[in-house]
Amino acid sequence: MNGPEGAAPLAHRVPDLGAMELLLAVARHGSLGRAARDLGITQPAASSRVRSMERLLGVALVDRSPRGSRLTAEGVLVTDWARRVVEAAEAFDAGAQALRGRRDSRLRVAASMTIAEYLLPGWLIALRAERPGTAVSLSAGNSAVVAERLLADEADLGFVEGLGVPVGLDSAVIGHDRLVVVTAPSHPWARRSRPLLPAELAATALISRERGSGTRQVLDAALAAHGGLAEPLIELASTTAVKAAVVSGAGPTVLSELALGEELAARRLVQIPVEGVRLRRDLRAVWRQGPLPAGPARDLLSLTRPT
Amino acid sequence: MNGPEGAAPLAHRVPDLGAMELLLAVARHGSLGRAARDLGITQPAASSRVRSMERLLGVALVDRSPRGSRLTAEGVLVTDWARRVVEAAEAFDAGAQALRGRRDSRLRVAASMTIAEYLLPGWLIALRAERPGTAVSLSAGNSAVVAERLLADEADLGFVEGLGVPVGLDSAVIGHDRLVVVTAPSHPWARRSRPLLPAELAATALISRERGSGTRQVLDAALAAHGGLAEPLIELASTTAVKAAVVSGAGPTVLSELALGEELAARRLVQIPVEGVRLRRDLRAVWRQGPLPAGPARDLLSLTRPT
DNA sequence: TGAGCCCATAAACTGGGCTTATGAGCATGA
DNA sequence: TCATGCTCATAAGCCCAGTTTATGGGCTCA
Repeated sequence: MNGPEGAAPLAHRVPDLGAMELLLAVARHGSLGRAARDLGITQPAASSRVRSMERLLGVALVDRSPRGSRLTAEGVLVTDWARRVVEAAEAFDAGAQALRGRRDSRLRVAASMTIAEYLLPGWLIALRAERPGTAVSLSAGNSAVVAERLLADEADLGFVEGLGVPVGLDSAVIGHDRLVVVTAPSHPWARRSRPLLPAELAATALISRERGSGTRQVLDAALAAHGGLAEPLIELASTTAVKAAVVSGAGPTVLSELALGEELAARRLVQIPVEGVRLRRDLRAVWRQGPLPAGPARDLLSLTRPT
Repeated sequence: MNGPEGAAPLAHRVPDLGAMELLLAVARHGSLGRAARDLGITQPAASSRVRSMERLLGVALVDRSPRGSRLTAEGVLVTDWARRVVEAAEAFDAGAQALRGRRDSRLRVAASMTIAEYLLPGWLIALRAERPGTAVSLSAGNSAVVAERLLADEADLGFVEGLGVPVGLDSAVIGHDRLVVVTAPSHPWARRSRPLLPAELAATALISRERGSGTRQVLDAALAAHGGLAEPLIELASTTAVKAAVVSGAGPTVLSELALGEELAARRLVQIPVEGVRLRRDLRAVWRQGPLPAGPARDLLSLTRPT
């Protein structure tokens, strides 16, 4: 899953988040002391922390001079990698804050798991930048749960992916989500020179989410005209488990491209082109039937509009 | 840049990497005790750490029972967010290890900054999974530096993005990189209904990297037929600085899509379609003229091949 | 030449996270 | 019914990483 790591836990081989934040601050300010002030610690603390980071990594990160500190060439690279960790942590933070949010939050959001996992944290960061002080609460569930919460006035705005709009709700398409066929790089399909035909896909036993998942519904519908979906090879409960099985070579699957960023980039999985099927679903914002939402819900909605 | 945060540093609002790793292990194993063993700590340590994570986040993450522990609904979501942080940290680790690598490493890689920053860590993780024990050393620089290191036999394999292949080297295209026009969401271009014309782009003053960057070369060449690139609005030294300026609304820029993942997803930046120009550049692996590399270099090369 | 930046070092404090030791709850099977 | 074996929680004590305060040295500029 996370790969059989090299003995020592990751946390012992990598600087902690505070150190990475500090490194970014040093890059921004060009000075250890100012970076320290920015983070609310003293200059010696920053100095020692950067030093221990350099010791841990075995690389000089910062060129110190009496006129300030600049990153070394290696430091620039390390800082860029650190920035990605910190950004992921910011998304975590934004999500976690919304999860903690209570019923009296100014904006109560209900979202499908996929959207809550991959898209919502980014939107919340953007919302915080534009409208700081908007308290957001988040609950996640499938389309039915989202609809229920909206209709019961337990949520102001919802997000769902899937085929239809639940009754009693109005909606706006805010984006699209392609489903893609993926296999391990060692799978025969990875070496095909021609796109997969829908009938071939339909006839193949896939590693699959359990019946009822949104992904599976869309796939079923798209392949109905091509003989219907074959019985799954295995059914697994979570997207993560599906990915792990595919990576280990157990077989092909179909997943949202949102769930595949990392795996495709690192070529742990490869995407198999398919011809003649629209494996695409709408991502929708939904709200109680009536006028477009106002206030904080409107703010968030306008952030998520494609253009 | 990182946004003016809400007072307390991120590191105090977010569990540390060790805690996130632990949470992933609990999700994998379904038991605090087994997760603890997996990470080489004792069960009480794991128990207390999960508890303090729940206290910090204000959310119950784990359902404890005498038969094991399962994630709560909120725990699943938090774990997914944590997984992304841990993955970014793994990429950091892979990159940092390569940076520390000495001259006697079995595989010496030289790469352009863009590739070293965004793609190489993922490849290194994949390489470690397939060929554990391959010691990799990394040095980063522009195309000229990469070529120089290869020709001086200080590197076994190089990666460059750009227009031509330096003399004395053989190469293989391993992927592509689209350059995209982006602005802040508030920019007038973000509300255009029709694609931008090349001549319009050429006539507009952009926020730009300094002369000599690969991105700028490609852009120059692509727009030569449309009147040539206008004088930049500002020239900045790093991609990060360019992005920050664009986000703050200073003007449009053209950047590699590799550098834009996070910003586009969170709609801090929006992509402006352009018609009739191929803003695309090859990503190439390069090596000293002669036969395809063998050994570890071959292993890495085959990982990076598109298919 | 002194003021004002920069950074490094030293010593002392603190607390979070660890371990060891123990106990309680629930299943399973003799 | 009672022992075994898994689960997790609690308590007490240790240790070290990261902190602060206090100090000093280097460079630049007025």
